[in-house]
Amino acid sequence: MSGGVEWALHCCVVLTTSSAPVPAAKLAELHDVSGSYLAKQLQALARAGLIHSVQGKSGGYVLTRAPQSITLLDVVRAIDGPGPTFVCTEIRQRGPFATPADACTTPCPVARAMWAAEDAWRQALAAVTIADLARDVDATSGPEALAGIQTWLSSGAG
Amino acid sequence: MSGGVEWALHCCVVLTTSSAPVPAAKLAELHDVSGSYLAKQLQALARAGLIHSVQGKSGGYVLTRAPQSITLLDVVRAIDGPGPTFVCTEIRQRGPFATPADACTTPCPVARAMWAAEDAWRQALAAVTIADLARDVDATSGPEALAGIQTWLSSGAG
DNA sequence: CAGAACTCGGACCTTTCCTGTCCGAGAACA
DNA sequence: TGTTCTCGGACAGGAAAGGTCCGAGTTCTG
Repeated sequence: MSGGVEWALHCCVVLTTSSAPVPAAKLAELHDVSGSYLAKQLQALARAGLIHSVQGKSGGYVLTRAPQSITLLDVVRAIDGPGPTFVCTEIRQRGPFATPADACTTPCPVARAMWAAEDAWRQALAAVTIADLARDVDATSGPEALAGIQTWLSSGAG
Repeated sequence: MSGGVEWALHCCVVLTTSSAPVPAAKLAELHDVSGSYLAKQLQALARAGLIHSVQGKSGGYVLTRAPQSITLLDVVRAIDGPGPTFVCTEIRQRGPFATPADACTTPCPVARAMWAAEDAWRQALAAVTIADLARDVDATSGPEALAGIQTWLSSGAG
């Protein structure tokens, strides 16, 4: 899994606190990461329709939907792509004992098992929303953590 | 996920049919894949203790345990490594609003959610064994498929 | 209304990991 | 004892992730 998923998730949690556009540079400074590279992840989120970009002098990124309607699966799919993690190359159709293509109406049993596990993973990701994460952060680090970030974002400091 | 997992799983299913050592070259010919590269995957399985290597003229690889006691999780961990797919870099401890290390007694909420999903994935993988896969292959492609491979392996053809 | 400053967006390089290959060490068989 | 076959780790090539840069476009300001 690409490490950009972690950055994207944290950014989504931070964007929860602001209704005004937040520039990518500010998100990078807040997390102390490369701004140029974080921009790439944010662009992926924008292409997926999870955040909306506002250009111009006081532009930035805003969440397009309510935090409780954005799941972790949405973010992971936006960054790592929608394709399955396990890809079946149809090994059974190769070699001296190849299964004829006519008999391959159902997926390969190996792929079926791997995809079933992936479905369990996706289902767990789809059950958690960005709002849940923000609530957990409040419970773990205290409400003053996100509140402080909120004022820092709106005050224009940096 | 590395593509070698697919090869390793198919090899484990094939090894189910033979109690005698099977050379890597024969497994490669059976699946029509690069023998040199398949050897690397088999070495990983051997290091993990899932298969046992027999050197010498009539050597090869044999399953060390009964097929019903080898889970898909064992194979995936052997090939892709035991580490978690999602790695937490502790972003919360960086930047101007860094959470002090003293307050980080519990894992980051983001990592907690991602790891919970991974646990669901691992649990699904641990619930399926190589024996289950072999049974599914029999049900899908017919019992003659694995039986034919078995005789081909023992006959020394190729 | 014109200029300037700030923003995103995509094109470009570097590094790491996966894919693929090779030859040597060691054991069993003749 | 010699040969043949096997595994095992060391050695290149290529794709993808990680990281950086500058230009197009928009907004604010004078």
